Amino acid sequence: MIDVKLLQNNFDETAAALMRKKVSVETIHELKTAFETLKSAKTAYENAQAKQNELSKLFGQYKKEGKNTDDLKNEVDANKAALTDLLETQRTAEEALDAIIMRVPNIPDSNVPDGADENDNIEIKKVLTPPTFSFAPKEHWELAEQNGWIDFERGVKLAKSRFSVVSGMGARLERALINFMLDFNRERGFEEVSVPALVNRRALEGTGQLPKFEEDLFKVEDEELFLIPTAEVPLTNLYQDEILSAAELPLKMTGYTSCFRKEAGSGGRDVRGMIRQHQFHKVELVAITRADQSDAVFDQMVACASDLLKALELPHRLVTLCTGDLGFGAAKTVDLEVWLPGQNTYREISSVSNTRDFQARRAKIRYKEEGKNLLAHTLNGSSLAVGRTMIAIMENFQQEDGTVRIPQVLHKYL
RNA sequence: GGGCAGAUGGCAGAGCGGUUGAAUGCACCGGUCUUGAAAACCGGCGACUGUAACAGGUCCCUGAGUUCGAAUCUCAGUCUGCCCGCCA
Repeated sequence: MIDVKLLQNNFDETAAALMRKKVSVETIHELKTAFETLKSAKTAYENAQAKQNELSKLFGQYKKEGKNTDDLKNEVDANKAALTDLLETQRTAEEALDAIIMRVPNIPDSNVPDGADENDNIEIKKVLTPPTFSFAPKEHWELAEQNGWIDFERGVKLAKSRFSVVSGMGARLERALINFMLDFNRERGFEEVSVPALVNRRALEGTGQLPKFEEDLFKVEDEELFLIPTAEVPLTNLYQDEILSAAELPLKMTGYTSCFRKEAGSGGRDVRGMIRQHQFHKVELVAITRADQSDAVFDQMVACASDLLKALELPHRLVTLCTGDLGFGAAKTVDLEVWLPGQNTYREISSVSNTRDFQARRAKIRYKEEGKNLLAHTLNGSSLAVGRTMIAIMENFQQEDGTVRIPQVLHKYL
């Protein structure tokens, strides 16, 4: 969550930044008011508490000295009643503030371009040239079915729509990709970590999926556990509630998990094929850094994902997301979009974000530097989405007869 | 799933109604000593909030309660460990 004090100390600038992220003026004022209300409620309550503590001490002293405590007791009782009311007021104020602030997105970096949606994103650069074909390139679902790699119907039989089954060479390719990605990331200094696929509410609040996006998550019945929508959640929350030493930062991790998303609101988009599934595989990068390190680590993460695509000989481009396309917790995001000849377009295959201290404030991830406890910066990025990488390989490496060439770097994994 | 035990600072571990944010040890930081290090000795060392700085407030799993006063008593819940059962 954002630092509310910014609204108190630097209202105009903070409000303007939030409005770039489509936070309404009303919400901003509500937030400020709620914070001020809580502050004064707290002060009042704490003063009453101080008084109560004082009187209690005196009471003990009177008892010891054998003095009469009747008058004192009356005073204490009166103050106690006041205390109860004041506490109630404070709690109400606390809940009011919480309800607002937990749903307010992060403040975008000042150099993030303004924009309404993905059409206003700004291309940074293209890497590798899209291949040319002497025939009309097919879309991945055709190739997948023709080669017997993906069975869409039987995935539906087992679960429901947007689930699929991968088999044969497809399954081996999937496994090869995961291994290749993990090795590649590890060589770049990201330590491999294997984490739970189910997490509790606290973890999801820490990274920002809850409370606002509960309808996007699969929840386990009768348990306060959710299937993870990305490994970012467990990897980042690994350090929830901890105070790290400045010297051990940055912590750089990579992990492979299945990811589960309800895709509520995605309507009829990408229903065909494997672009948007309820369950998909992803290799993730997560970093926890000092405040002064996060920009450099961000660049490393973008470079890692881009170089990975390059190693796979996949043409792609890097795009800076505009304010309108930026996710809830991100201060800055660069997407990597891979070229899909069958669709004749670039499609997202990785998204690298710096959340600065937004998640750290929620998850209480801090580090100690020169005796002070400071909020860490957290970053996450895909390196890469496995299913979409398979799609990209199929479409870019397809031959006229529908067979698919396997990128050189994967040969030793197959 | 059944039974038993437990939850205190980075860790270990006292405290079981009174001024305790909490003994002690380890770890950690600074110093003395040393060519350097170790040892020894001296000093410091929880988090959050708040303040210009003090002060003040909160926190001994969570939530309710008893009391003038709770880490300490009561109740409920959560989690962890062990034993039994089941099982990859």
